[in-house]
Amino acid sequence: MYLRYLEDLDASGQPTASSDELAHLCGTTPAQVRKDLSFFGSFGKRGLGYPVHALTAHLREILGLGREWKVVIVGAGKIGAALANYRGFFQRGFRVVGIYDNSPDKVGQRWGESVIRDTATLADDVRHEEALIAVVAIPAEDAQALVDALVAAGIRAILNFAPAKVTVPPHVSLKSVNMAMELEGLSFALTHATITGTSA
Amino acid sequence: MYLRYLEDLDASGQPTASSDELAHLCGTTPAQVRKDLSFFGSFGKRGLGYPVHALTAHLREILGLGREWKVVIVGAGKIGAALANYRGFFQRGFRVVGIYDNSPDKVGQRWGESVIRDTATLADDVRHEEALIAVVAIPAEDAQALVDALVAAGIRAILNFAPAKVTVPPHVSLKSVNMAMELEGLSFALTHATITGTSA
DNA sequence: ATACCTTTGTGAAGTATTTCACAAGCAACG
DNA sequence: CGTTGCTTGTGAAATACTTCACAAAGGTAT
Repeated sequence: MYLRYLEDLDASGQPTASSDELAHLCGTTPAQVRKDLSFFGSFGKRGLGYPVHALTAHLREILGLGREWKVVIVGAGKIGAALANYRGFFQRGFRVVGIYDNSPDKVGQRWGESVIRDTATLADDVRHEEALIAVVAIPAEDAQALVDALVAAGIRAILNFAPAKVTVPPHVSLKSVNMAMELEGLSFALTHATITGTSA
Repeated sequence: MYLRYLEDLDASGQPTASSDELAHLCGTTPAQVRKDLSFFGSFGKRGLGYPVHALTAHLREILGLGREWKVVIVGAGKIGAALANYRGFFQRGFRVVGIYDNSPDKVGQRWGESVIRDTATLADDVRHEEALIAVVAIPAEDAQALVDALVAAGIRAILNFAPAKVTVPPHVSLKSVNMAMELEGLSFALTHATITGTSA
């Protein structure tokens, strides 16, 4: 989150930013900002604030964005399409090396510069390309089996959009995004609204 | 989360579930399950566990899913399409009452049983329909202006997919999903991987 | 009815996270 | 070069969250 706003500040040419300024941008407190950043090192200058450009570089390094990550997208539905199209990934060092689907209608279709490949070839491709990150956007009922195959093929991190329970062994990182659950959170907030709004 | 797994148990006909069982399903601890549920009431029976069907109903009520929520989707791109198609919303009481876009190419197109409408009519429609929830899936640069318009029209909760900083007044709930940020989290986990995997 | 097994609900204890508050450091200015 | 005005970095205090552990029930078997 800090990186996002620091990039904006950097682009606008601002040389330094105080913890107070960052806190306002990110919707947190100055003390929180300082504690968070100090965990990774001592980046600021007393009396001045944090050097925007240098801190941006530091955070990118900390997040592991200094290298290119190969990503496979599994599922050539609407969500897969949205992700394949999204230029933000490429800008941040995530290179989509393959888009997969198991529907014969979709396999062979051209999407931009990629061609949708058959899920049957997924495991071999992952091994060959040494892709480490996979995005899963397929129907819930197929999710666990596919994830197991990905893990067996050497995938080390999975971003899952299937509305299903998925488990992975401890050496694999998993993040799930569930649209229905997000809306339910909003429903809860609306139902129990006093003046308790979630700003920012 | 509990609701998701309880629904599965209910569908499978299981009459009761212990905190231990729920904890295993949800990837948490039995004590956590009991503390969480006891916050809202005393739903279990000692020696037996929690009555699956009744607890499901309770949680649905607590989350505010006992009623129908009218939802507008703004942005008829890939993400908008994915959401408009997603049957899970409807099943959980979220009814999409309109899909909007400001591109003349898209306005008038038929998507399932809906027709894409012009964003110009959005505010009036929201007021007339009394829609309270909006899903925003438009380019980052237009997001804040659109959100302001939604808030002015009476929207009370926003699910934002635009990769942009968006702020809302305190009486409006906001949840943002940022795909790039999710991937960056995985990058961090991979970069600092000891044996620290995130299961479940 | 009693003994025994199971499982909840919940204070108390234990951790973790956030906020406070201030010494120490840097820049600017006279 | 000393003084002033800011702002970081960080122990300590305050707050929040999680886990422990056990009394109080509910069920079952005899």
